Amino acid sequence: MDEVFQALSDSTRRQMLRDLAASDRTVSELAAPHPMSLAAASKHIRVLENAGLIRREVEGRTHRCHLEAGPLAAAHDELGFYEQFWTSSLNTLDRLLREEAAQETESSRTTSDPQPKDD
Amino acid sequence: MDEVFQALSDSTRRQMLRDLAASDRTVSELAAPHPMSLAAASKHIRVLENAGLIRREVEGRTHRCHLEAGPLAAAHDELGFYEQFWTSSLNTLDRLLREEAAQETESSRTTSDPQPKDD
DNA sequence: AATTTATTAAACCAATCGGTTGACTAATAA
DNA sequence: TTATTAGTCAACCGATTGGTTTAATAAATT
Repeated sequence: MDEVFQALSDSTRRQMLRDLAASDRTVSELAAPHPMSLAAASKHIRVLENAGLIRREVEGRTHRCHLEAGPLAAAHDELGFYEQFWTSSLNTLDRLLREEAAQETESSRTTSDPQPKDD
Repeated sequence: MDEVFQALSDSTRRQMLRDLAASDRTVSELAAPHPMSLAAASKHIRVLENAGLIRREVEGRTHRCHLEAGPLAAAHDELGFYEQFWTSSLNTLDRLLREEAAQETESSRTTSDPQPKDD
């Protein structure tokens, strides 16, 4: 997971993923839009590959790259955990407290007492 | 966005966000579970703050940290773009081609996307 | 007033990052 | 055969990262 988010933290690499979403691309094709050496782009692609975000098929002297969505799904899912915090800002506190109460498995930490807001 | 994914790329920081999802925490409370100096944890918290993922309220000598979900929503949304690639592997190519064709007009960005679920 | 507590600041370190250049390999084209 | 093309490798560079330790600051406690 570290590697996935790390790979996503560079806009060059995110652009490459976007391009791959449109269609498979060779290394040169992926590199073309970016103002850097081919070697630098090649390293970016390697980072994406090591994170499992792309797969590579060697065809003769060209390498055809293909988007691999699994890790993206995992990352998406991990962020989905926080969905409660951006859907309905006012509802959030209420929902959280209820879920926390329902999940009364480990409450050894100093959880602040839910104080009734009389607004 | 770079900063957000960069912040998310460290498991210590992801754990801190998880903790903050349960409740607001002070710097010491956030640092406690992690086998490192308080100064190191403090730097992690700074990274999260700079990425806009947490807000800090200074109360006397303690700093109370609060989860800020906006950037998480943005990241979630960005990854959501690739949802087509992990939902129904065989259907993907077909759907992509159709959506690409439909987007050729680019007239309205309505969120209505009724997909006939034939599983 | 003196001390403890919560936190940051500063200097340092080894490792990694994102980029460069130049040499190299292997497949294709002339 | 000889270039040309596609791509990687290796060495190097400056900046950043994630950690350390030792102060420093400011608030709370005694």
